[in-house]
Order: sequence, then structure tokens, then C-alpha cells
Amino acid sequence: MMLRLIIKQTVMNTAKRGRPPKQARSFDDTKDALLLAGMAILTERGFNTVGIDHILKRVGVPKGSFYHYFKNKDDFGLQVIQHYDQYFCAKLRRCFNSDPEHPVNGLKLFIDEAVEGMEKYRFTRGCLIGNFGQEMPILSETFKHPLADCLQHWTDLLADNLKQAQALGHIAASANCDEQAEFFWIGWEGAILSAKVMQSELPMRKFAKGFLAQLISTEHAH
Amino acid sequence: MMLRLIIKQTVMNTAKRGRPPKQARSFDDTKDALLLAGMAILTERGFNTVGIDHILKRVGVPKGSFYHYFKNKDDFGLQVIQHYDQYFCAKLRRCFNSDPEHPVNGLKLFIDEAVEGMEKYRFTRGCLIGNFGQEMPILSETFKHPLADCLQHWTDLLADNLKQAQALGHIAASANCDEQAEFFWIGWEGAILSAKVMQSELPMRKFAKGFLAQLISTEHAH
DNA sequence: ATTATTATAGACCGCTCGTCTATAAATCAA
DNA sequence: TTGATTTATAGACGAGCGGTCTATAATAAT
Repeated sequence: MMLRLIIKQTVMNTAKRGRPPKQARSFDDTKDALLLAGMAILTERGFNTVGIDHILKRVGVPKGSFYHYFKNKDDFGLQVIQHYDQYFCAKLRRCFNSDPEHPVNGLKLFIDEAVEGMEKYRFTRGCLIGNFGQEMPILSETFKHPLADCLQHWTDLLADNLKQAQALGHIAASANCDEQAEFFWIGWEGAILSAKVMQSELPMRKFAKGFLAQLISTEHAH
Repeated sequence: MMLRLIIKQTVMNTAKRGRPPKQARSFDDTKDALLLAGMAILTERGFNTVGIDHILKRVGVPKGSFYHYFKNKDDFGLQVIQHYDQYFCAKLRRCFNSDPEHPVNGLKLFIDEAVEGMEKYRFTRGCLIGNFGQEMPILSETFKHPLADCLQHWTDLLADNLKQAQALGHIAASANCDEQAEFFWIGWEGAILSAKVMQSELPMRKFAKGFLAQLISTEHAH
């Protein structure tokens, strides 16, 4: 039976329980493939405007698979948000730790990468949380906390980074790092949105420039 | 026949050409009523997620009327944007001219009114342009310029206001008012979005505070 | 009067949505 | 080995969408 199992598995797939797909697939974790595609598609097109069929067609699985892994569309959306939060926090940690001697460079790296990403997808992919946020009024209540949590996670990570910069004397001792971090993410969401409207990196660059200028400035209005 | 005309008209309506509505309406300009409802509904729910039927039901007119006044849904959306731009620019002019001796107070008034408006609708109504902007990737190309134009109009109005404040010595002579105005609207879009996510006025207040702090600050980095 | 214009009324079609039921293979229990 | 269970894919289904269409009813023009 060991032999039989080996024969059954394709190059990419290991034999699995359940009804096998009609045609071989390029992945072996259907749920993960759906979440990955969901992140990309929902980041580009939002939640309510995207049909499940759209995601299914991209991944190449039938509808039944979707409803096997997810209770409903909301459940899927929530799990996509969770995946995105993990992905994004990991990205932030990597950027913020990239230059421990100059923590502010970590933020600059993040900004540069964000600009690169926006250009790569020609300003069609913004921020998943921003998309969901814009749709808040028509989303189920269950989305409220997960979305707010994401912003809080990012704020915490950035505040930490700024405090490190402050300890090194790179930003004014009088600066309130928590407030600065909140200010950054509030504005950054607008920068992504504006970049989509203008189809240009300029809003991102302009916001970053303004934020960094007042951050580095040693004098602050009381 | 003069008498007959007077008899025919209801309290609110004047006699008009064309087939009369089955039941009397509370408005006499159907197109305007559709645009007004469109502004409110699209500001709350976005463009692609809202069906024409939704707007028709709110206004109480049949589909035939919609397609009499608008070529298609895109045409409607574009005209709603145009209306919103006029409404919003008028609001800005009123606020910015409210205290000519202290132009910065005009911006503060705008911010206060925006917070009031967000609270009034319990953070369900944000910015129409922000909503459309978030949907850019799935909108027809025809939306691109009108949306960007709105942001430009607002930037021009704010830049003017800031220049007046600068002339009065209320903000630093070294400040670049055009850049400051751009910075404000970029970030403000994010503040509205964040307020929707958090269902709180705090993001708007925090962004406003940060923006005004660096604006008023007399010292600017190099 | 007759025709043209304006505007409302709502049926209809093709398409897509989210849900649901059926099917097929692997595994487990006896 | 065989039947029940679990896992996963397959696709049918009804509801609702946007947009078009024809029909209708009033005024205005000739």
C-alpha cells in the first residue's frame, strides 16, 4: 500500500483524503492558496465588490472547496485579514530591524518598499485594511475589532521603533513616540488612498517627507 | 386652461411635461433628487457595491426615470462626484472665510464640522472621493481625472487659506503653503478612513492636532 | 387635431452572487 | 474485507444585479 500511495501522488501533490481534483494543481494546500489569492485580490478590489467566483477562478478550484474551508464569505474575509496582519507585521519587523544603529532608516526602508510595491502593481493594490475600512458601513460587526487591531499592531511596532531612535538621540526627547506612530499610520492610509486616486507615488513621498521633517525637527510647538 | 393647470399641480409640484408620477413626490426635480440621494448613499456605501435600485427605492422613482436622466451608472457616478465637489468647495470657502483675521481658525472650523458630521452619522459616512478612490482599480478610466481634480480643488483652496495666514504672520514665512495643503488632504483622507475603522473621532482629532502643531511651529527642519 | 417631446412605469434578459446538495476518494473500525 | 466516517471536490440552484427595452401618459408645438 506504500507503493500504491506513491503511484497516486503527482509531482506537486501528495495523496490526500477527500475527492481528488479533476485536474492536477500547482499547490497542495487549497485553503492556503485561497487565502493567498484572497489577500491579493481583496487588496486590489475590496471585499464586497469581489465575488467568491473571482477568487475560485484565479485559484482554479470549485465552489464546494471554498465552503469546505470557510463557513461563509465573512469567515473568509476575517481569515484573510488575519493572514494580512501577520504578513504585514513581519514586514514591519524586518524593515524596522534592518538598521539598528539608525532606526529611522527602518521606517524609510518601509516607505521605499511600499512605494515600490505600489508601482509594481501600477497603483491598483493599496492597503487591505484601508479597503475593508472604507467598506466598514456595509460590513458585518465582526470585522470591527480585527481591523482596529491591525492598526494597533502597526502603531505599537512603529512606536517601538521611534522610541529606539529617541534613545539614540535621533529624534527629539520631547517627541511623543506613541502619538507620532498613530499620526503616521492615520496619514499613511491617506497616502496610499491618494496614490491610488492620482495613480502616482507622489502622495506617498509627500506625506513621508512631511512626516519625517516634523519628526526630525528638534523644536516642537508645546 | 390656466385654471386647469393650477388644479393639476400639487402643493409641492408645479405641472410639468411628461408622464406624471403615480403618487405625488416631495420634490420637483427628479434628477436633482437622484443626485442628492446618490451623494448620501455613495458616501456611505461606495459606488460598485450600490445598485441603481437602491437609489431608486430611496428616492421613490422607477428605473425608467433614472435612465431618462442618466446615460448609465458611470454617467450618474460622475455627476454625483461633480455635485459633491461643488458642495464641498462651497463648504471649504465658507469655513476658510469665517474668520478673515485668523485664517487658521477657518481650517479648525472645517475640522470641527467634519468631526460633527462623522458623529452625526455614527462614522458611516466618510468622504465620497475617498470611497471612489478606494475603488479606483475597478472603476472605468473616466473617473480618474474628475477624482484627482477634486483633491486639487481642495488643495488650492486650503493653500490660499494658508497663504493668508502666512501673510498675517500666523505661520512661518519659511513654510511651503502648497506643500502643507497637499500634506493636509493626503493625511485627512487617512483620518476619515481611520475614523471609520475605529468608529471614533480620535483619528481625526489626532491628525488635526499633529498637522496644526507642525504648521504653527516656527522652526522647520533645514 | 395631429405630432413631437418629456417623463414615468415596470417587464425582461443575461450575468453573477452566496448557499446548498451530491459525489468521490481516503481512512478507520469491526 | 467491508461498511461507515471523514475529507474534499463538483456543480446545481434561486435570488438579485445592472442595463435595456417597450409601453404609457402628460404637456408643448405645429
